[in-house]
Amino acid sequence: MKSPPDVKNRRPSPDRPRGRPRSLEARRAILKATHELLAEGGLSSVTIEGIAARAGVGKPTIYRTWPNAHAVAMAALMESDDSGESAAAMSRRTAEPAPKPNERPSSALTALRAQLHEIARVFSAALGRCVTLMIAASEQDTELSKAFRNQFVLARRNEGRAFLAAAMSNGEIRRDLDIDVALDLIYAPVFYRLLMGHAPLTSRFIDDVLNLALQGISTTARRKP
Amino acid sequence: MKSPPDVKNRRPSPDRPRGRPRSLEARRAILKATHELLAEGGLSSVTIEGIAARAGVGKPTIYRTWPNAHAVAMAALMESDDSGESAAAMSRRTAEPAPKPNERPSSALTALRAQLHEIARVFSAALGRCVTLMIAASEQDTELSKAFRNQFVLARRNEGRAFLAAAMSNGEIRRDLDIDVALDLIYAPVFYRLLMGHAPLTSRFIDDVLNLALQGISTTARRKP
Amino acid sequence: MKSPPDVKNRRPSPDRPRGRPRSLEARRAILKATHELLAEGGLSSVTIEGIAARAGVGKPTIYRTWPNAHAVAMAALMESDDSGESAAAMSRRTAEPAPKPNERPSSALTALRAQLHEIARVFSAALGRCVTLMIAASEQDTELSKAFRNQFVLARRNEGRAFLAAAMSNGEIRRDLDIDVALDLIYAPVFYRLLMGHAPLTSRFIDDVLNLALQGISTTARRKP
Amino acid sequence: MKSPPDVKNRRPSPDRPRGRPRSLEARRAILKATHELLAEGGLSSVTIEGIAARAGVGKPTIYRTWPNAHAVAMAALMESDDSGESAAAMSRRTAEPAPKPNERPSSALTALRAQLHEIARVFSAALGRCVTLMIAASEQDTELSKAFRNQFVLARRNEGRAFLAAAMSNGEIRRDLDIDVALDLIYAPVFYRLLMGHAPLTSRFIDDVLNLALQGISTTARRKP
DNA sequence: GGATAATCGAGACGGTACGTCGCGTCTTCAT
DNA sequence: ATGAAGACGCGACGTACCGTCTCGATTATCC
Repeated sequence: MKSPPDVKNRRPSPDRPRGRPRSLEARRAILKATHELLAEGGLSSVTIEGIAARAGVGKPTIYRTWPNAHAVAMAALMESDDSGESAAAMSRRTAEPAPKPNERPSSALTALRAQLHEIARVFSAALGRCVTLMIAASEQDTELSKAFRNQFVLARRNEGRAFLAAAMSNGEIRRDLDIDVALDLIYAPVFYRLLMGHAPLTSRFIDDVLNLALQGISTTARRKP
Repeated sequence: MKSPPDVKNRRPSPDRPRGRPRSLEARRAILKATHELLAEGGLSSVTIEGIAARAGVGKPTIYRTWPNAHAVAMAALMESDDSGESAAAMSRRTAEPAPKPNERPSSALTALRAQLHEIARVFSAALGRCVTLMIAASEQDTELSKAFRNQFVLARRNEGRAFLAAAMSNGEIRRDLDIDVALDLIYAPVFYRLLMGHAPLTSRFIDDVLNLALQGISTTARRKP
Repeated sequence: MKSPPDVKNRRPSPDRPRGRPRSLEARRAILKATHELLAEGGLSSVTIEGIAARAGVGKPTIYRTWPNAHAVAMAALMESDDSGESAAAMSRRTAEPAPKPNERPSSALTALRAQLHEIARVFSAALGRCVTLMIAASEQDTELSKAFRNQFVLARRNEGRAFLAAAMSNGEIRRDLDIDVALDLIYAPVFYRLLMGHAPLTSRFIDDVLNLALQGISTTARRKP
Repeated sequence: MKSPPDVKNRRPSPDRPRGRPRSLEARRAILKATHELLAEGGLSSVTIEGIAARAGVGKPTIYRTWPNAHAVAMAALMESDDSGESAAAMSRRTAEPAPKPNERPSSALTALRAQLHEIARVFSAALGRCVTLMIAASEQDTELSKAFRNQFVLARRNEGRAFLAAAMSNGEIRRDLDIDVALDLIYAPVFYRLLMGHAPLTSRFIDDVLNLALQGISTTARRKP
């Protein structure tokens, strides 16, 4: 900000531990350490003291940025969230034909199905369980909590909402649908199985859920004699 | 040390524990105190020391029976579970006509709807949130955890399974249905909204979910021209 | 052992208590266990629970006889006290000539010297330290405490008193002597070194102490005709 | 910041501990509380929890400095030791003529006598008993234990050694004396009576002990020219 | 012989204190 | 004037023993 306008992110010399550009480095170390702790021992092993020790950082440095260990964990998970890829990419990867309910599905419904599989994949992993748990356990009104929920749940939900809207506009699903209800109908069972653990979260199950939901909300279901 | 080898027919009564039996009174006081703490401050205010102090009990007395505060909370919630009433009773209480999808529903579907409303009511309360949270947060493999999940989730789920079976047998829902998937489709959205908090869990929502699910799984949906 | 029912410890006294008599066997097991614990871990490892567990005995059985662990330890040490042998026996065993102050000593002083060596030997052992510690640490007014002190300290002291009286009567020591002070002068240094640990308690030291006590440390004492 | 390599005479001070230094205030509060507890209830009423509560301090703050309650008690007694005054001061205060053995004593022996009386006075008090007990009960090899013994026993003993050396150099006591033995002969009876409690520790007794130690108890010692 | 009674083992009870861990705040020093 | 290091007051943890109190079973004496 003073004489050199670009001093900040200067990192051509890796041996520059001279001054104190430690801040960014510290942040990264903190999030990395937290991520490792999460992966190793789950949410309950994330403590401020543990993070500070592993990151080689003072506790106040952590508290300067986050209010508690929960928040650091959230930040670490958000930072490392690799699931931001587009639904197209997901659709491409999981290029399965997918069991069709009764008609050939549009690309919108195909993408929705792919997204569901992707969600199941991500959240079945160890860190995914942490995410779900943290959403469930967090106070619902903090800023970070909302951001977290937004990134991990609502972003996908909005993507799904777009899929449904597309499907609606091309006549694949009913026009009188309450999309929020429909979205819950589709996404909820995945998390339900994850959390309750009463039955495994298989790929088959996801297809079944979607088929069942579709037969309810699709226009084909409305056909009456 | 009498060496005479006269083996008495001393029956060791291997089933009955030796020593002073555990105090029912203490157990009750502990669970009552825990229940109060849960209701007042939520899951995080349930500490062994707090329970012991409020129940007028020593900490070791608690640890003798439960391994940690989480387990005591589970036990307290299970003990005080007043939701064991029959679906008939629930149906009677919530004697609403319920918005019908498109036909007059059988008593089975009516009971299912009543049960869903009841579940939403119970789990929306403060203690209900605790229950959900504890299910989500608990290690899945302990004995108590399984019992807890069984009592609060699977018991209702089994009741629901009976409803669906009845509805299936009288032709209201499709015979080719995977009931486990259908059950998740119906119950999951309730808990999803509870945990995620992205939208309120209204009575209207429950009806909507059920209607939507029914239109997917009911035979009327299969009618094609 | 079993056929004669009266051999055991049947007392003819009609005021014998009603119920089941206390088990001698249990008492022995308790004292044995306590003794082992004392030898293994010192005074601090003697706990009622530890004794009960090792002796295969219920805790109330211990409390029925002794008021606390300290008392059991005292009893165990008193029971196992092998130092009750006569000074004559000791004198016989440690038949050393002993460095004489300036004259040939009477048998009384020889016996005193032998007793001092014996005391040092016994109290230098692990259990001896326990004894000293317990005397020092015990409340001074209990019955058991007095008995303990009496057995381990005063009995020897009284023996020593007899030695000094004999020596006095045959003119070896001064007649105007306060024997209690003289006894303390002789016995105290042994325990002092044991407890303070500032210097080792050697056999040489004991001889030196006795010689010095006999002769005095002032130059005036050495003058001879 | 980096061009001038050592503008300041910054010493690396590798010995100085990093981080926040320990609070002198807390330390003082802890020792004060411990001292009060010792005075009120003796050694057994010194508990970490009690100290923490009375000092308004957290338990870890205590454990950060001392390993157990015993050590805190030692530190408290050492800190509050008011007996460091010189023997001259003691001699001045207790300006008694002192019963002379047979000659007018030198100032060295007078000072020794005064010191003995002072020791008896200090150790007869409640806290003095604690000190003796703790010396007796403590493991002998810890650092603190040695320091404690050094302060309370050996310091006085060294003073006494100086007295004896002075008396020896001016011909009052024998030159062939083993001073360590002589010191034990003089100091031991005081502590012996304190610990054993078989007889009171009177002022008279102290004089008697000193006289007897000086003269010896044997008849041969009384011969004068 | 049957009732009575004290003892036995076992172990749960209400407690106290232990020594540890983590919290979130603070203070100090080095950069 | 920021950041690491770490001590602080605090609160809860889970454990070890305390000394007391049931339990059912086991011996003895007395009626």
